[in-house]
Amino acid sequence: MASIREVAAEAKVSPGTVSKVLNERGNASISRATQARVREAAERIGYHPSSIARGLAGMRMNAIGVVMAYDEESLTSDPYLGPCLDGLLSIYKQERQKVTLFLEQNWDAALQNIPFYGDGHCDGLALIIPRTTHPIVDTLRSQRPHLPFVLVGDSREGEGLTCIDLDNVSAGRMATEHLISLGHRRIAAFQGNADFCSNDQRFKGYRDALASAGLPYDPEIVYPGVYFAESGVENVRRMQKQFTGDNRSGRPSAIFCFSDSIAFGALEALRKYDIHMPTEISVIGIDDLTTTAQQRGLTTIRQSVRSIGQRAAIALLGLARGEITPGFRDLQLPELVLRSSTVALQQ
Amino acid sequence: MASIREVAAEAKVSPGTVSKVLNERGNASISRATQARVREAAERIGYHPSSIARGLAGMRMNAIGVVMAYDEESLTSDPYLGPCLDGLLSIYKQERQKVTLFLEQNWDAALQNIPFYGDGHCDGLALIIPRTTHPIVDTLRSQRPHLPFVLVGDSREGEGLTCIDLDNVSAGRMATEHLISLGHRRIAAFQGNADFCSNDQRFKGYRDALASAGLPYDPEIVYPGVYFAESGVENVRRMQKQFTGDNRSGRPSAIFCFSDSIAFGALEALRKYDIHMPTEISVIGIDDLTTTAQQRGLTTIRQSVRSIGQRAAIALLGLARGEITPGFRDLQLPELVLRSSTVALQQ
DNA sequence: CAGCTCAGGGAAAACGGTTTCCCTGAGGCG
DNA sequence: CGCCTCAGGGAAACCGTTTTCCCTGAGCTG
Repeated sequence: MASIREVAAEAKVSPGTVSKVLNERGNASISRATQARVREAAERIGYHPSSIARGLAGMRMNAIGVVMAYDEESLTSDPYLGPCLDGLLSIYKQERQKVTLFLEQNWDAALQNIPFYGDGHCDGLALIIPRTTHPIVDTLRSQRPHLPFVLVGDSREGEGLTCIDLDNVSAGRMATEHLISLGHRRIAAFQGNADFCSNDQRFKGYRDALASAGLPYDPEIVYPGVYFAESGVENVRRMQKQFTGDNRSGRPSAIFCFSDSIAFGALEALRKYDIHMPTEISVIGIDDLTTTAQQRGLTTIRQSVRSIGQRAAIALLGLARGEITPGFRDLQLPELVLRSSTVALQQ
Repeated sequence: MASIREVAAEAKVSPGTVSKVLNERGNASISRATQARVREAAERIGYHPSSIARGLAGMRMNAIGVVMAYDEESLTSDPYLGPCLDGLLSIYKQERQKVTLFLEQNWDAALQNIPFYGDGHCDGLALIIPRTTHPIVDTLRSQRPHLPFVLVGDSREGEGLTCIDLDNVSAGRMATEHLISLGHRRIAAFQGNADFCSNDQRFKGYRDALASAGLPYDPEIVYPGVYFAESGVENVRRMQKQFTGDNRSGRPSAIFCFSDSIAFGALEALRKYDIHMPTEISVIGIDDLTTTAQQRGLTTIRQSVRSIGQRAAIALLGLARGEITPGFRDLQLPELVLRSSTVALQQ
């Protein structure tokens, strides 16, 4: 590859001068004529600077890393990762930043690999990390030299943590309030993974909404689970078993599923048990996995994952350039998408 | 970050010696005792070599680039990219290689960016490139220094081209032969994008199978299209219009759709036109998008995209290490997946 | 004991940039 | 005319590795 010295020779200047011109640094003290000569020489030779030499010399690498800890086939199967990456990439492409993907099985593996992420390849890290507590954050913060990072899809509380996420508390509250506004008073909660940050927050929103409306909180109709359809199926079964015979009348008239996947599972199970939706029971989800949700008429709270990815990209860029400071938070406002799975309570 | 000099100081040897020990190079001429001292010092300091300094010094970067030219949201919407990336990543993770993603709008944009890919960041490139002809391949081959690359999902002919793909000719032949074996003699072809390499090859398989069976080739029932469901819908409409009234009897008894997506569209349209599938018309696809195909009972030719990704990863690694030579081809054997959308021709 | 061999490890160049500091010469001013 | 200033650009150190080449000293041989 053509080196800067060849350009220098071609333009009859020193390598240092070439560098200054091409980086527009100290261009005040390089004559217009020389600048033109250098640029033309670079063009003629077909010169492109080596990103690694540049990195070694202390410059930015113009590259960021994206760390994900999911299963192996998660890009295929997970509904979050694809849109999120699409969002990140759309920004970085236009900023001419390189994006390096680190896909780990779990966060402990990621923890082990921090030195690998921080070996100079990247200027910063976007962590797609849904877990509430994981030491990776602390390790990253104590890293020298400090590697800037943002948390995507995670809005945990913490000093100086840069988070980009859906406003999950509001989302939980919005879903619950919607059901309340339809007259529902007993609203089941089908939770997602207990160790996910979003789960805590959506639950908080649920309780807040109940409290604001003066409705009692009943732990009997809060069902732990995971963010998968199977969990929705399973919890309908549990609920059905719980409210049978004499207890029949205590059955909730609405279910707040903490994700669309859970809701899809719930819808499927309700059909199996011949519980008519929405007349007997209303169902709301969170996410808006549009194609399927539309098809099944699921009322849901929309989050735009792609947009979260984009905002995260921008935040990390700002962080790496020192334009924003750690601790910046950007929480996306949720949005209610009305379809046919929620109706007013039948008296 | 701790540098090699600090390790050297700690172990009371020279930096060169540290390098030799840690890379196990010329370890014949370093005493066991010294080796142990160096390793221990490195451990104590928490030393991790800078990948970029290493790269500058002429070593491999242990990083490869993946270039894709699709739409912006392709990771979300395209059924090929996700599994393919999952496959690539699964291999590179265990080889401790970094993966840098380049997502371009189209191949011309990619062409512009070749110097960017080749700026030293990556040791090689995996091109997920379905187009038959594109100058990017030539440009890459004339690049100095040469950047090794493999073509994924593309098995065009060409001197010294390393290709990993489904054996599309066989797949086309297999689909067609399956229909022929069921007694079908007029088999429509719903093609994918005309400029995709796979389209040409699947079509060749179709014609080969017809010829081998002594069946006439009728261009009237070959329908150009694109690899989307809409195209299947559209072509059923065209076929329906074409074979109406007197021509009714000339209507094909089977459709070979060049992808599952096309087939899904076709199934939908057939239902709309009240053409009963499979009794009136059989349908076969290619891909095996398992969940949906299973749900709709689509008979199809399976390709394991994830496995293609994995093999591509391995090939590129071999190429970058000089263990295999350009020109290596690895074509996956297709596999017939029988479901309910194809039945024997009703006499 | 002189000379040779070889194990063990150090010195320094090289990779390709960036950046700091300094030098040179021209123009302006007293 | 002499001195000062400043624009313009060059020299060289530096970033953190790898790698080649060479040096040293110990052990062996004749």
